[in-house]
Amino acid sequence: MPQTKAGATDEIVVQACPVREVLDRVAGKWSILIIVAAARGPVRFTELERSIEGISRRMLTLTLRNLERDGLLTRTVYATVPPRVEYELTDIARELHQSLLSLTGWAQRHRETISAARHAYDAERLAEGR
Amino acid sequence: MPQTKAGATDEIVVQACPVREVLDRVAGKWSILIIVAAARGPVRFTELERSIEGISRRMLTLTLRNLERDGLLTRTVYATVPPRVEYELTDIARELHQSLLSLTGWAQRHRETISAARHAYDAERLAEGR
DNA sequence: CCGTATCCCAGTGGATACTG
DNA sequence: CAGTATCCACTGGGATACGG
Repeated sequence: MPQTKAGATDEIVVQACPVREVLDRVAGKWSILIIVAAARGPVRFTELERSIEGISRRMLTLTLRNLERDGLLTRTVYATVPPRVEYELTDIARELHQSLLSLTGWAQRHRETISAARHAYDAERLAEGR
Repeated sequence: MPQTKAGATDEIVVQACPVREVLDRVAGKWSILIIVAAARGPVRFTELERSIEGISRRMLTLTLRNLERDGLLTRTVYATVPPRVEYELTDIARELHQSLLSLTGWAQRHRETISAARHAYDAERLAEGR
């Protein structure tokens, strides 16, 4: 088991700050992408693998398990041959997805501004020889 | 953004990209905490250091620089003795902070549910000897 | 007061090969 | 099809010490 993460952050920091709690749930490189990809309806493993560009088999599995563990995703196995597994968002995950929309809106509105700020900042440091 | 063959699966990825962008900006252990802490008004370095429990001097500096670089934070140095530096959210950071509220709301509403789901999941694996 | 500079380790995630 | 198992590289971030 390469990645068990039930560390001190779960209890100490999270209690003090609900913000931390969201972030822990949604952090990691792939969680949100999976939530978005599954927002339309039930998805199969391979579907996710294909639609989320760049994700490895390992990380897909790992992230799915964590989301399932947190009750954001349900996993349904159909005893067919070949096997078929479907993942579906739970109600609270759908709620989360709605909240996410506000964030993506922000990102889209300001992506240019942020990119510009970044370049300006870098250019300035460069000019100073830093 | 180059339009590739726009299949149904590609759309998912495309829509998810802005999400990635937000996440990259806001990822890391401390970014959001700083944004929240600075939401009330200008804050000094030491103020942040004290109010954000557990943050190291190094990470505070690092995170502040990144936020500044992305244009989410302004840094104002007052040439006094002893030196005084104030950090303040930019307008787009305040917008981000508003969007964050929707997320923290979600976290607070469902923290119990999620915690329960997590324990249930763990208990089940344990019972199966996994 | 406000940082920078090093050192270092745990954790994250990629690549690849194997299985029910 | 839907995963596990294994190995490995990279980096986020803590501890600590020093400088303007």
